[in-house]
Amino acid sequence: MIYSKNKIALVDCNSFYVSCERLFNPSIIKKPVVVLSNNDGCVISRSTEAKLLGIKMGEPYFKVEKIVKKNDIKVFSSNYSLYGDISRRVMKTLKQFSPQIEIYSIDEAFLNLSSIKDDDLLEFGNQIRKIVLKWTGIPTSIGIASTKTLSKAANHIAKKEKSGVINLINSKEIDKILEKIKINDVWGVGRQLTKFYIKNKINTAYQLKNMSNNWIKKNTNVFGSRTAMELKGVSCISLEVHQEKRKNCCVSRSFGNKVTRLEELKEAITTHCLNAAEKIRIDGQTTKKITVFIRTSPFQKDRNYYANAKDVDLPFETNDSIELVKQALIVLKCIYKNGYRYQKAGIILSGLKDINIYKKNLFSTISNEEKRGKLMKAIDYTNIKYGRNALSIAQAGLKKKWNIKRQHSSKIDTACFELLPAVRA
DNA sequence: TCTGGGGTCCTAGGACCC
DNA sequence: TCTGGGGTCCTAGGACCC
Repeated sequence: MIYSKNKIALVDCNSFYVSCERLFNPSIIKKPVVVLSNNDGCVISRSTEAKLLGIKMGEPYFKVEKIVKKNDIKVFSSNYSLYGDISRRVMKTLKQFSPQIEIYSIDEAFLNLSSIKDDDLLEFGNQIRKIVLKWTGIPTSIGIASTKTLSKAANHIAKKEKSGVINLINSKEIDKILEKIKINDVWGVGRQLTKFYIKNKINTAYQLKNMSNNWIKKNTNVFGSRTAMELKGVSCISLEVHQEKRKNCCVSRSFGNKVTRLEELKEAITTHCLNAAEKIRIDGQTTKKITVFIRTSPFQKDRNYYANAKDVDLPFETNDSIELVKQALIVLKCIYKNGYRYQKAGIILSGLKDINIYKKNLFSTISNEEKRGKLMKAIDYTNIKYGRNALSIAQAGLKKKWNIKRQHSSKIDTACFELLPAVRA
């Protein structure tokens, strides 16, 4: 057999955020590097060298600060516009290898390789790695298999191998590979399922593969049985080639410093609302419901915890910043309680719909709806051209004392020529 | 002192209807 | 006074992903 039916590659960028920082700062190549989450809170990307020093994924920064100082680990605040930009370049490159591509996250994509001969798959994978590295500077790992879950598993092993590519199509090694994968590293098996499986003596992907369908169906849900079937090589999760528009839009941030006053919460909620409204306008969507939530730190056990959320159904579909802010602030007042040190606030727009479905509401309370639409367009245009928040509304505040911390920013902007890396012949 | 942010999907249970 | 069974729709919360 030359052609197997399903051939799916998972291409995953290695330590993606770290790799992006390295592009613009070659002096940190081969050095231990970490990138921190918003607010410099947690470690969310680590170079191999940092992993070897024992830095764990998702660990709070203050807990690893000692190791960082001791080993001179380079630290960066996250720079999402940079990573987004590099991600687009990587995905564009991948599309050349297969137009049937599902962009699964900022740093990984599934490719349909069904048109490639079985015997050529490994070499094809090598080519992808080579070209992506050459064109974008980003190193990748590739797993190729007959289902998404298996290609994830193959990728997991590929990351640890020097070759960087593992092909499981027609491979006699599948079971050997699955034996190496711990149950909690299987795609689709999270904390709860891990607990359950381990209790039932299922400790590896291989053991899960060999459980009877009946048992899995009886004891887990559709998710569980899908994952197990996929490990057996039965495709249950299809490739989503068409990028669906999002159904919800959430914007939230932790504060750089704890917030107590309603005024400051108002500024934050207003800012988040403006950002969310801009996002859905760019995607050509409207919303019907807005949720506002605030909370104190769940980690400070010595203080009372308070978290609350409330939503409001809007009288009509909209993406008008001013209207959304107005409604959000009314809700915020309802849930705000004096005397707490708030750690985070955010909003969620849900029930998003395509703007084409939007029917002009006769009872719209926004007077001059057309004018307002033009105003929004003008704001978006200005902000794209002159930088985010070039144009805002007064309610969002100017000082933003609550704003996030970014003490390790590399300040790289891919739109800025001076910062482009120099090429030496 | 300091602990991210943004998504999707599934399910159980309530409300409502005939 | 006795008091059924089945269906749909919606939502909150949980689990999972990166």
